[in-house]
Amino acid sequence: MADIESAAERPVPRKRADARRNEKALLDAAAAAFVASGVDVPVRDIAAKAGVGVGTIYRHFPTRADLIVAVYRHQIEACAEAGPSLLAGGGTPHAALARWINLFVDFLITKHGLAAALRSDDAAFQALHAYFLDRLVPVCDQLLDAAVAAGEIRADIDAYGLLRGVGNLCIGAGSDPRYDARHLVELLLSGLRLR
Amino acid sequence: MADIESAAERPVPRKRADARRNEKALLDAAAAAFVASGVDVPVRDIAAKAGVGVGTIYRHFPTRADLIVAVYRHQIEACAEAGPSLLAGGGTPHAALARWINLFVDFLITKHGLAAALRSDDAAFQALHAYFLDRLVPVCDQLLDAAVAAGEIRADIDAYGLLRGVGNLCIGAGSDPRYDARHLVELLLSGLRLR
DNA sequence: ACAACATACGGAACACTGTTCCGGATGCCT
DNA sequence: AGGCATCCGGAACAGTGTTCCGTATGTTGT
Repeated sequence: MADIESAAERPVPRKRADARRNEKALLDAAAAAFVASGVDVPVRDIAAKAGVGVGTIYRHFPTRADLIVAVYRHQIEACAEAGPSLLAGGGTPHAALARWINLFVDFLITKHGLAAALRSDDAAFQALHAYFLDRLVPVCDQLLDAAVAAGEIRADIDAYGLLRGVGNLCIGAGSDPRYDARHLVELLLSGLRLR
Repeated sequence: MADIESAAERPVPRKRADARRNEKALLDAAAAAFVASGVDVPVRDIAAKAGVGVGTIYRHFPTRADLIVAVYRHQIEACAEAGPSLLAGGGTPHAALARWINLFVDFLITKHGLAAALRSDDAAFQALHAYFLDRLVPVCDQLLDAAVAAGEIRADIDAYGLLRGVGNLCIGAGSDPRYDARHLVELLLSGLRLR
């Protein structure tokens, strides 16, 4: 059979086989390393685990943020897509918001150091920052709008601020048994309610 | 006149004059450097600004936390002491708590990177962590107890968690105009109220 | 004032990590 | 197989924290 992708549209002639292989090896190695040592694991460790040189990492993922995004893209997408579903499903908008935020918290607290990286002002994390915001702020905004329209919550909070706040509350969760990020997020959401 | 400190009690024969001079120079230089470049400013910069070698920093302040604590000790003490005063002054316990937390937030958001350092799990910051907690948790606890006793707030929050949460919310404040840490802290406190 | 000792200083040296760069190897197309 | 574009590996460089020890300085006793 002829090649799937019809002609006339391929200025990008598909990468070399070894390049694709290495990219996959790096993604797998990075995913494992992130779990084992957090998203701040040294570049050399990832390279070693993937069996490639450090140059290869930088070629495929110019910044650490690119690598992190590549590793977690699926989960972030899933989270973003869950927003509208929750809103459409039964329950009040505030309940949907709470459930959605909870998904976000679940995601963050299981990713060692990710919340801190999100907050970092290091230039290498700009892309990470941007991706999360681009993808999640509109979803959060939609949920907030619905809850405000339903008269359930105060109108003086924006999606950006809320997400940053929740992200911040998740920093360090998982490395301190005495710190309950989820509880604090609940408190924050509760503070949003009109009374 | 005889020496001020009476005999019989001085196992510590007072440091050398140059040592005292350097310690002060270091404190001044560090304070200035923290303001200019945050608490993560390179050790060498502080040493240069103080006109000493890096070895001298480590001799006087073995960890960065020691230096940070030394620089901010007065302000932290002032914050701790303000707790009982606020409680004794007029107003409800919840109002006192809110005002006190606000002092804490004021302190943190004006110290570039301090909130993040507080949250860091780097061993070098253990002492910082410990000092803040030792000094402020009891005060916060007292305020929380009073507010709970007055029936103003939920009882399911502990001082440690609240302080960590507030500290976390302050991370990055001051380096992002779109992020309003104070507002989020207000929301959190509002979520604490019984309704 | 001077000597002798304890203390403190300076900065070179090392360790660790991120990042760049290029000679050489490898896959791909003809 | 030949030839070229692409990609790889890892040495090399840069920035930062930390240690260490020969040297300088202050202090004390005479």
